[in-house]
This record gives sequence, C-alpha cells and structure tokens, in this order.
Amino acid sequence: MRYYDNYESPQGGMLLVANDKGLAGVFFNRQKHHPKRQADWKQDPHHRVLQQAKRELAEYFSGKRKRFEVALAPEGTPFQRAVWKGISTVRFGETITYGELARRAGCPGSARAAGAATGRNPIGIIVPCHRIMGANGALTGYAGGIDRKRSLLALEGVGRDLLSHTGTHQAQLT
Amino acid sequence: MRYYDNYESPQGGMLLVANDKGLAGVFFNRQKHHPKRQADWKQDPHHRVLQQAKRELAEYFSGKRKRFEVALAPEGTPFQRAVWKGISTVRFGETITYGELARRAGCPGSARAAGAATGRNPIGIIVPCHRIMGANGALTGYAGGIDRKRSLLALEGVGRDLLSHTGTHQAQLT
DNA sequence: GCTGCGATGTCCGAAAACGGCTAGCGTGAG
DNA sequence: CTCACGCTAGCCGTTTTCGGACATCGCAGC
Repeated sequence: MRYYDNYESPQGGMLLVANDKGLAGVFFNRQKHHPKRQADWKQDPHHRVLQQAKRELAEYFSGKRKRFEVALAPEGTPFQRAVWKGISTVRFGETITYGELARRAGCPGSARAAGAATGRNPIGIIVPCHRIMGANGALTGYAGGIDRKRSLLALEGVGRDLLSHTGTHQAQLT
Repeated sequence: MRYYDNYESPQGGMLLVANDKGLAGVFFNRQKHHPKRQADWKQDPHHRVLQQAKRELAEYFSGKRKRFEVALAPEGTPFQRAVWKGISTVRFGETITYGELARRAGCPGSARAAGAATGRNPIGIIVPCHRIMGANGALTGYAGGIDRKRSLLALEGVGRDLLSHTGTHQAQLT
C-alpha cells in the first residue's frame, strides 16, 4: 500500500510518497517524471514516515539540518539504486561529478548512464541529486528545474564561483 | 500479499495461489506460463481460500462436484478478465469453441485473441479452459498438455466421439 | 476439400533511441 | 605559447518501438 501527502516548501509545493518500508518519493509539483497519483494510494498526513520526512525537510530548508535520517525505500533497477545510494554519500555543501558518482556506484565508465539514473531519482532533496554537477562545473540539469538546483546549492553555501561558472553556456540553459 | 500452497491432484502436482480478494492462481507443476514463486509469497496451507480451493478440487476430481464456488481474483487485462469470465459460463461436461468464447466476452471476431487469453488463464480447472475447443472439434492446445485436457474432458463425461474427433489432422498433433 | 488471407489483444525478444556525460582535439584569441 | 571553448565521438543503462507469434475462424477462390 502507498500513502502520500502534500508539503509546501519554500521552493514550491511537493508530493511525498511512502510505502510500508519507508519514504519512496519526494517530488516538486509539475517536475519532470512526476508520478501521477494512483487510485490505490491513500492520503494520510499523519503517516509516521511522511510526518518525519516533512519535519526533516522543514528543518533542512530553515538551515537547521544537514543530514536526513528518515528511512528510504526507493524503487528502481539495481543500477539505479546503486546510483541513488552513491548520491546519498555526498554531504551537505559538497558536490561531485557524474563520473565520480558512477565510480561510487561501482560502475566507472558509466557516467552517462549514471546521469540518466540521477534524473530518475524519485526522492528529491533527501537523496541530494542537486549536488551532482558536470565535470566542467556546469549544473547540467535538474528534474525540478535548474533554478531550483542553483537555489538549493546556494542554501547549502556552495561557493558563488561554482554556481556562476562560466565555463560553458549550458550553465544558463534549460 | 500473496499466499500459496501445493496440492497433489490425480493429474499431478499443482500450485495454488491466493491474494486478499480470493483465489488468484491454480497451475500444474511445470505447465506452460507457470509463475515462479516470488520472494514475498508466504506458504500457508491453512489459508481460508486455499483450503476451500483444495477441498473443491478434491471433490471435483472424485466426481462429486460440478461447480466451483470459491471466490476468484485473477489478475489480467480487461480483455483477459472478460475472456476468463466467459470461460466460467461453460458448465461441467459442455464445450464451446474459441469463436463462441470471443462472442461471450463481448468481442466477436477476436477468436484468436481469445485463444491467446485462454492460454494465459491463471486459474486452471476451476476456470475451465479445458472446455474450449477448436471450431473443427480439435483439442487445439492446453497449457498443462493436451493429454490432461483429454483426461479432464473424459472425467466430465464428454462423449468419446468428440475426444477422438477425426475431422482434421490437428486433433492428433501438438 | 484445401489454400490463403484478414482481423484481434497480449506478450516477448531484439533493436534503436534517448538521456542531467566526458575526454580528446582543433581552433582562435590573448 | 596558453588557455578557453566548442565540436565530436564513444560511453552505457533504460525506455520505447517494432515485429512476430500465439490454444482461431470464416470467407473467397480454386
């Protein structure tokens, strides 16, 4: 069974989803790959996991939390889960490249596939896919929109020099 | 959650599967499309639905039962469920053709598709797919093997003339 | 009779397309 | 000479697409 609830963040409305094992989804409204609510999902604002997630997110956005503790239960292929696990090893305020991410997932050389898997990350913010950047420093992409990626990194104090990187036009695009 | 148990029939070992709503599967061991036991299935010989199914099957094989009453909960596409429902309208000892079956499912002209759906019937014997025959009288096919189809029809007293039908070569093949 | 054909829903395998990538060059400006 | 930048060609798991194959049957043409 799946449970869900809405959450209003400083960055916009979000959808939170949980299953029996833990948190399964955190999406910005109207973001890329946003799942559509299934008929058998139940809205439950008081669900234990959802409540904990909402609390931790609030603390994160208000600058009081740098690590998440809620139990995660994302669903995906073995490779995808390895990548998402790799993303979770990147700490608050740090960034790594897609290539490094692929290495941490145990598949060096699969940088591009790692990028695709990153784009499919179902647990935004808490699995900090916004901390992954192009090897040349470009922000490259973000399911919730590049602007949000920039904002999140700024919130984490990532140096402005990195955010305003001019190494490539791509930083401004998409 | 899924529950399962084994059952030893006069025609060979079988696997029975149930979900929360009713009986979901009845398969001969090693038959075509036999599902492989999933990690999250639980064996439970005392499950209410499984017990009822085993009892009714025993009665059927010993000639004491001509209609099944256990609740069914097969999983498939809308078309498939329509076909399986159509199959269930055929009574003990009767037979119909795939074309007639398609008609009963509300899709005349989809005889071939009905045949494919019949082959995917997850609830053997209880959803009596062995009562469906080719328009020319051939036995055509059976996921558990043509021999079992013949035996089941014999058990139901279907005339020997139908079983040894010589209208076409296909009756002896496959 | 026998042959060939068209209609039909689903599944399955193979192949191609598609990305939140990167390293390696070539080129042109300083 | 250097360096930044842009282009290109490989890289790789997932998703999408596509083509057959099926537990068929009735009809047309020979």
